[in-house]
Amino acid sequence: MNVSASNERKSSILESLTSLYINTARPVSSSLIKDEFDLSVSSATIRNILVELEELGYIEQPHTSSGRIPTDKGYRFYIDTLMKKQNIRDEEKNELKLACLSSAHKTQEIIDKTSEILAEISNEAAINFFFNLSDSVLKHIELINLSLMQVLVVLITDSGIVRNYIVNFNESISTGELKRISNFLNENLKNTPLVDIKTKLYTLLNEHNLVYLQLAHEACRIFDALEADELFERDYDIHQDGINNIMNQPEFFNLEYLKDVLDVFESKERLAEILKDSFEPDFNNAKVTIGKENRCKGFQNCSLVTAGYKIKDKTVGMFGLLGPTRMAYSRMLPLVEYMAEMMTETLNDFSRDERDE
Amino acid sequence: MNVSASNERKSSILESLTSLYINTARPVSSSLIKDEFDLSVSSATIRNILVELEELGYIEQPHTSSGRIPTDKGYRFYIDTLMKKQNIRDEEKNELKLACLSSAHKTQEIIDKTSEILAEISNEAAINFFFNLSDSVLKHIELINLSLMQVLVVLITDSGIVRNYIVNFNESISTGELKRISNFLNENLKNTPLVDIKTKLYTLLNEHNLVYLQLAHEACRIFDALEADELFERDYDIHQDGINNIMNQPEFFNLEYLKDVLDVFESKERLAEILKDSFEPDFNNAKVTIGKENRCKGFQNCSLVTAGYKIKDKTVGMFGLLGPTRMAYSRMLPLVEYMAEMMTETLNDFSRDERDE
DNA sequence: ATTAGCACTCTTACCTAAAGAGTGCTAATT
DNA sequence: AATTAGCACTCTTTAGGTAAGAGTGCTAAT
Repeated sequence: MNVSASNERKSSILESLTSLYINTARPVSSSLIKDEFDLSVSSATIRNILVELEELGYIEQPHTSSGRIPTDKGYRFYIDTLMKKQNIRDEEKNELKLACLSSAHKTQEIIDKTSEILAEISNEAAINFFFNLSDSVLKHIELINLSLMQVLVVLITDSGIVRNYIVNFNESISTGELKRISNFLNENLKNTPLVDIKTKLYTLLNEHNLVYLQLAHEACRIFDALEADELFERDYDIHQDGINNIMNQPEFFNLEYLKDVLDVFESKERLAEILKDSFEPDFNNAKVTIGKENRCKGFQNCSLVTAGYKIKDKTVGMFGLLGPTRMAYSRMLPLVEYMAEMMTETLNDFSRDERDE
Repeated sequence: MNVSASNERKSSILESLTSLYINTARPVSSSLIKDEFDLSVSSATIRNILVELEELGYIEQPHTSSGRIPTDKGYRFYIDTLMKKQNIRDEEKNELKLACLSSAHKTQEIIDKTSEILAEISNEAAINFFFNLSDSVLKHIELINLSLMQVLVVLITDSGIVRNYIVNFNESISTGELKRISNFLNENLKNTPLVDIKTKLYTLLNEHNLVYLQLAHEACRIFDALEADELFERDYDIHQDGINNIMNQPEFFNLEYLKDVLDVFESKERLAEILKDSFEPDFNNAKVTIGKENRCKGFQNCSLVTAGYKIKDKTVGMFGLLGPTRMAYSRMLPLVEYMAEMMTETLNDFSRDERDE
């Protein structure tokens, strides 16, 4: 048999072994491969091939005389080259879509709902990480007097995010004054990216006449207060669900692993860190980070499947699915991709609503 | 020796045993009690007393010829009668207080922060459950046009809660119209409990002249939409932190227990259920629910320490601390009580600000 | 190049024995 | 009558040792 044919068979056996291991969670023996896929070769032949695959670093034995499991490199090759993506069932698609639609335009809620439903359907831990806040564009700002020296600032952005900030002042502000500031801000800052607001305000300060000057000054006071209050510090929303799912996976019967993962899931900051690691500006297909490819040391036995969603072609958030490296990639990748697609659709429908206005 | 003296000694030994078990997490032997507390009696005498305590149901042996551990009944007696509450260290008090102050007037944030810091200091799992929303009083309502058929409703209550709801309409509403509705609502509904708003609106419908009639109709449309949207469905905020803390406790090395607890902690609904169970209208001191006293079957080896906080003498939320039944009650109770006290203070300061306005 | 056959390795489960902790009981002591 | 020393007994824990089972790697035959 020539080399190319031999390579083909090697691949086929690696694929079989990987999918068997994913399904059974136990090291795969040569005879199991023979039994499950009628390869018209003996187990001894398969064993010879397994030795080659092991030498190439795609598989390994937990101990001599046990079956074999894929290495990170093996999974990588399986995902990139061998695996066929499964189709998602229509009813599952509907559920995922519904999670977006039912809470469309309520950003905080959509983030919770989508990660919840994704966790349920995938049976892994799911994360939704929406990080566009500072990139998004101001649509409307509303100032509401709470008390003499307190103002509630409601920011509405083009992506439908609504945020409240309470700003405390040292001097009192009258309702009329507030009204004028708010009109001024809406007139001048509409469609300005949040990050640019301060700069634009200072430009306005230099450009306009005295009345405006005073207004802009007061407006600056508000945005200064927002910053001082560290309110732009965390400019993302993140939600996670389904750790209880991965607890049932045999790899997490080891309490140490479980503890490591739970530690990360308890902290929104660390979760955000990790998701950021797999960010890519152009994020069309799902991306997988396998085992030791993860920088985070608690995730060395886990894989993270991520897919980004966009507003007007700009990635503004990501879904993540975390499970053991032995994960049903052929199902998880399309799942996350579809979820991200739906999220993109929903968000862009909202943006379109804006423009129609 | 007479009966009363003997009872005193029994109590003293139960106390010693309980606190030893809380500290060491291992069944307590007669000789350990003798060694740790110089009782000027022999271990044999202590053993005789232990038998009596066992017959009374306060302690039990995991197996014959092991040391003894308190039963739920034993813990109950320890907490209600024997235990002396520890003083909280000043620096800890400061930390707890700071968590309230630093995010005062930002209800969602204060709930997150306080449960976080409480978990850290207690080294158990902490919960903050704020359930007053439907009881609280409308302070201000703001309507903001998002698009032709969408309105953002911002509700501000006397307890400083800010909530956003997006309401979708079938017909379009002009900005002017919206302004009028919002003025009408603020004039007529200020200081109305949220639960009574609908009734009050309908009363207004019958009372006023034609102009008002139309306005009230439109206002009703908004609140109808809010209800249809199931937005009053969950009228509480709840936040949990520190499950990783209890993972380090030896009783949770058993994965089954851990799983049961995690399952509950994953669901805000179930957490709320459980906290509700220990609600009391007049909630001054911390309350403990021990082991099987918990209705929730996953918590049969856990204790829940709760304390309520108030606005104007009405309980509006609770702190909870969850850990193994073998919990440092003498420290945890004062901790939760102090945290609740601080929360009460902070919330009432805010209410006072209102009235000054 | 493939395969049957088999010796070898490693894991797992199960058993046994020994050590250790702690009790309950009895009989002696205060 | 209460206390206690002493000791047999029970149960857990640890270690070691053996047998069964799974799966491999190698060799020699096809």
